[in-house]
Parts: sequence; structure tokens; C-alpha cells
Amino acid sequence: MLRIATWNVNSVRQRLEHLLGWLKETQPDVVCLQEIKCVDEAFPRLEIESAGYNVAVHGQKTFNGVAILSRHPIECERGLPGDAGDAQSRYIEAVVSHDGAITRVASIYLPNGNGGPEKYAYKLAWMERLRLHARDLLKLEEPLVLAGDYNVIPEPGDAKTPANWTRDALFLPQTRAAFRELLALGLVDAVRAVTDAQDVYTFWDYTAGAFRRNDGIRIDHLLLSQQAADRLRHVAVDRDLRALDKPSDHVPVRVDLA
DNA sequence: ATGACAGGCGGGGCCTGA
Repeated sequence: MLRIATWNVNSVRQRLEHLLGWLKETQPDVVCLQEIKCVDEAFPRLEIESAGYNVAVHGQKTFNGVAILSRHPIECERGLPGDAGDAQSRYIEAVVSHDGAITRVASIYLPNGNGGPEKYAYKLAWMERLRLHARDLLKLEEPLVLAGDYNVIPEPGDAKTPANWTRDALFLPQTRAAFRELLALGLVDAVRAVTDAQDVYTFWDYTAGAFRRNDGIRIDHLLLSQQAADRLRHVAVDRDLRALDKPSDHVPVRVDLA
């Protein structure tokens, strides 16, 4: 069994106590982190290694930053191919060796895309780079898990109040179409493989009592290759973490693969 | 339409997020 989770922690240093407690309680094998908001040297490596994890970081000062934690040996690549001039740290990929086999896992922090046409163009270009890279990875015919904060609300049922998002980059028609193109490669949305429930959310805004009103959206996703989907045994959203003091605005989503 | 919060940076507000 391999338990793989994704979590946008909104600063790993601010969230370290939550992270360590959740690792101990949930015992994931592989964790994809996003928005660590620090350079590699500032990542709390020793504390996490002491909890039993190998650590691979692709950090950045102040913004963005991704990491992969693994109880099993990993070999990592940093950065999404397709634009050598892209300085934002939003992608790290690991080959996890376990049980005499391998599973390939990526931690993804897809651009938000709000804030002007340049930012939205960057989001769409990034999604196309991701599609091309995913297409290449799928040719390997391996168990593959592309996990992260996609900043995409795939369907109206993935928001409590979809009308609030119609002009937002997370829900614009082009954004949703690009996400569907990813799925069309043959990837499986793990949550949608196990439930049609319309109230599965992974993010609640800090403002206006959004969590109290359960005014959330589902934007953190694990997309599985067929080889991984065949092994899918369980999916969970650790929504209770949003009720802690000083929470991230996102909660972990995780899968168990046989 | 704006701002509600939160974090980083850096020592005062400003930028970014979703």
C-alpha cells in the first residue's frame, strides 16, 4: 500500500507544527507540498527527516515553492519542462522506489491566473506545458500521480457557490477546457473516481467565515495514470485540519494505492 | 465594486493569493 497526499500548506514554516502532527497521525508514504514560500536552505528539513522522511525541495524566496517528502527512496527532477526562462518554482517530480517497484509522483503548483491578462496567459501556457509533459510521462506506462494545487474548479459541482467564480481564472471556460484536455490524455481525477458528491472541497477562503459556511471549492487534485488508477483503493480529504488554529486555507487530499 | 484574511519582507505598507 502506498499512501500519497497533496497539501498546499501556505508557508511550510508557518505550518510546521500542523504538518508534523498530520504526518504522525496520517502516516502518508509520499507528500506533495505546495506554496512552501521559502528557499531550499530555509526549509525545515531536519524536523521532517526526523519524522522519517526523505526530503526534496524546489524552493523560491517569498512565493511559490514545492517539495516532496517520502518514506521511500526518491530521485527527483526540478522544474516543468518547456520554458527555460520560467523562474517560478512550481513543479518537482520524483521516482519513488517501493516494494520492488516504482511510482512516479509530481508536486504541482499551477498558477492562479488572476490579476491581469499577462498572468492568465502564463497560467494557460503553463497548463499547456503540463499537458505536453504529462503526455510524455504517460508513454512510460508507469503508475503516475500528478498531485497538487491546480487552481482549477473543474465543474460547477466543485464549488458551493459557482456563480461567485464565473469571472475568476480558476473557473473560466478556457481554464476548465485545459483541465479537460489533461483528463483526455487518459488521466483519472481520483476524487471523481470514487464519488459524485457535490460538496467535496479542499479550499476555503480565510475571509468572511467561508469555512464556517462551508463556502469552499475543490481545486487540489490527484490525477492518476491508468496504471495508478487500477491500484486505487481509497481517497480522503483531511478537512478537519481547516478547523485548527492558524490553518492553511487548503487541506490535504490523499489516495491509497495497492 | 471593494474588502474581508493571511504570509513574506522588513520594519511601513505593499504585493500576492483564490
